[in-house]
Amino acid sequence: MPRVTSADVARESGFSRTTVSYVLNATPGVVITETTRQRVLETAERLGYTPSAAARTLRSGRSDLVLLVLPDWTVGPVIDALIDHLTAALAEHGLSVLVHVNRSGRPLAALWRAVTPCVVLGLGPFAEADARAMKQAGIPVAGTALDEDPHPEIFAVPQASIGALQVAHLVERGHRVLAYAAPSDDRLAAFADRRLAGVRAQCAELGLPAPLVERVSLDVESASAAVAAWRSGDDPVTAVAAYNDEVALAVLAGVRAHGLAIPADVAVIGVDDIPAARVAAPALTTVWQAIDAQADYLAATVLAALDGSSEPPARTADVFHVVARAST
Amino acid sequence: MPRVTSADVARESGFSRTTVSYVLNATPGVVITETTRQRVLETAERLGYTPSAAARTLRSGRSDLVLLVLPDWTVGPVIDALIDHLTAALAEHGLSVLVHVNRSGRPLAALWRAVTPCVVLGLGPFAEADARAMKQAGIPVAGTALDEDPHPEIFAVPQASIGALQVAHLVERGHRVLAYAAPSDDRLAAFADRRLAGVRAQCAELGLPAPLVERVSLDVESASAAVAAWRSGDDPVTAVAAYNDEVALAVLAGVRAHGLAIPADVAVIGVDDIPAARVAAPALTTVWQAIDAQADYLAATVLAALDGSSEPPARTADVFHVVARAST
DNA sequence: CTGAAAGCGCTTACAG
DNA sequence: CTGAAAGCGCTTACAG
Repeated sequence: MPRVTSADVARESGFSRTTVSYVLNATPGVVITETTRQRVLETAERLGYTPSAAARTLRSGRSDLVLLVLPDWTVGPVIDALIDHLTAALAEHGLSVLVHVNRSGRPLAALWRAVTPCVVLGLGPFAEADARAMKQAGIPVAGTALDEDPHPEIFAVPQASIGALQVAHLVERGHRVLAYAAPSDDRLAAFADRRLAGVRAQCAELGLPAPLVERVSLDVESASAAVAAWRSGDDPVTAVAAYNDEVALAVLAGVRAHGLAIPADVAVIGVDDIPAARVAAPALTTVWQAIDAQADYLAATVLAALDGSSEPPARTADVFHVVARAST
Repeated sequence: MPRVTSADVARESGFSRTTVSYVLNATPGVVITETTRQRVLETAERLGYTPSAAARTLRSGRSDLVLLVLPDWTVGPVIDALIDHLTAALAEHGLSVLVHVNRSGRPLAALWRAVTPCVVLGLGPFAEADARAMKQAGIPVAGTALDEDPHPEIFAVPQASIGALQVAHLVERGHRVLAYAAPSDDRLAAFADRRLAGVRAQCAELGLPAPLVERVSLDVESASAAVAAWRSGDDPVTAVAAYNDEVALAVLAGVRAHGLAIPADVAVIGVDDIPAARVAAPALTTVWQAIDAQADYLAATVLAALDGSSEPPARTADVFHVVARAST
C-alpha cells in the first residue's frame, strides 16, 4: 500500500496541491472558501493522509525533532521523569523528542547534521566545538545550567542551592558538625561538586566547621568506611548531606552497620525523593525537585527558541524543598 | 553557512554527483578507480560533508530512525539501562533510537507515518489496529514478548519464569507458605499478572498452598497492612515474592513495622537489583536480569528485521538469576 | 568507469 | 481565490 500524498488529496478533492497545502497548514494570510476548505479536509481525512516529515524537513531545512542530549551519567528516576514530561509537553506542539545519550563524548555534529533538529536541548554543557558549530549552522540551542545563569534560554537549577538547603535543614535540626557524602562515579562530578560547593558555602556562612567529605559507592562497606572516618575525629560528625538518595541510602546502611542511631547519633538527608526513600530504615529526609515545573519550563524554552515571539514563562517559585522524614 | 551537499562535493572534486554517491555509499557492484575514490573521499572530508537524513529518507521512503515504543508504565532503572545499551548498539550501525512513551494510548499511526522509521520496536504489545496498519505499510515491527513466543522477531522474557524462580529460591530456603506482593499501579498489570501466574504455577507444582496476594503501594502503611493480612491466618506467611525491588523494599518496611525479624519471621525477594536493594535493611535478595544481553539481542533483532540476511543471534542462556542477600 | 536526468513529497513565490 | 512550476538533497535506472 503506497503512501497517501498531498497530491492524492489534491486529485481526489479536485483542487490543486497548492490549495491543499494552504488548507492543511492553515497558512496565515491566505483566504480559502469554506466549502473548499471542508472538501479538502474531508478528503484528507478519508484518505488517511499524513504529511511526510522527511519531505517537510527537506523543504524547510528543519525537522520537527527536538534533539535532547544527555550527558554520560546514569539517568535515574528524576531525569527520567523530566524526559517523560518534556516529551508529552512538546508532543502537543507536534514536536518529537529524540533522546541521545552522549556517551564517549564524540562530537555531536554527525548527529545533528543528519537529523536537522529544530532545536538542540542539552541537559549538560556542550563541548565548545559543538556549541560553536551549531550556532554557525543556525540551529537554536537550549539547555539547562548547573549554576545561576544570565541567559534566558537556559534553565538554571542552581545545584549549589540544593546543597545549601540541605545544610539549612540539618542546622535547623540542631547539627553543627556536618559531612558530605559524594558519589563515587566521576561522571556525576559536574553536579556533585556544585552541590558540595553549596554545602561548603552555607557552612562557612553559618560559622560551622568545614564539612568532611567522603566518597561513597553504593554498597555497605564503602558507606561504613565513610562513617568510620566521619566519627573518628574529636568532634564527630552528627549529620550527613548526601549527593542523592541512593548515596543517602548507602550512608544509612553504613550508619546502621556501626550500630549508631538515626537520627539521634547521625542524621542523613538525600536529594531526589526516589520511591525507596520513603520506605527506608528509617524513612529518608530528602530534597524534592519540581520536575514537572522544570520540564514545562524547558518545553516553553524550546518553543520560545523556535518562535522568537513567545517568551519563556516566569520561573516557578518552588523549584525544590525539603521533605522531612525520620532520618533527620 | 549553507549546508554542504553532495553536489558541492561533486563540483569541488570535479566528478559527477553519481560518482560521488557511489563512492560515499560504497555502492555494491560498482567499480570505481582508486584515485577517483580517494579524491572524492578527501573532498567530502575537507568540506565537512554530512548526508542529509531528510533527503535520504524522502528518496528511500525509510529513515534510519528506530522508533522505540514504551508502554505507559514508569520506566525505571532496568528499562533505562535497556534503552541505553540499545541506543549504543544501534548507533554503531548508523541507526538512531527515537523513544516514544505511548501514554494516552493514542494510535501510533500519526507518529510512524510522519517519521517513517526503518523499524518499530515495541517493549509492550501494540494495539491491534496499529500492528495491522504497520504491517500493511510494510514497516518491520519487532518487540519483546512477555511470554514464550514462537516468533523469532520477538524477544521473549518469560515473565512467568521470573515468578517461578522467586518461588524456587524461597522454597530452597525452607519456606512453604508464600505470598505475592503486587504493585498498586494498574499499568504494570501486564507484567505483574504474568509474574504472579508464574508464582502460582510453581506453588501448585511443588504442592504448596496458593500464594496470598496483596497489592502494595510504595509506602509503609500500605505494606504494613499487607503484612498484617499475610500474618493473620492460621498458617502465617513466612516468605514474600514481590513484583519488583521497589515493592519489596516497601514490604521490608512493612515487616519491620510489625517488629518481625527478616528473614527469620518473613523472607522477602524482589526483582531488578536496583542500587537501593544492596543497601536495604536487610540487604534485599532479588532477581537479576541480563539487561545487556537483552539489549544486544534486541539490537540484533532490529538489524535482522532490516536486512533479512542476518539472523538474530542465539539467546543468552543466563537471562536471569537470583542474587541471594540477607533478606531470605 | 562516469554522467545527465528523473523523482521521492512537500511548500511557496509567482502568475492569473 | 486557485494553479503551474521550481527546488530542497539524495539515489539510481539508463545511457554512453
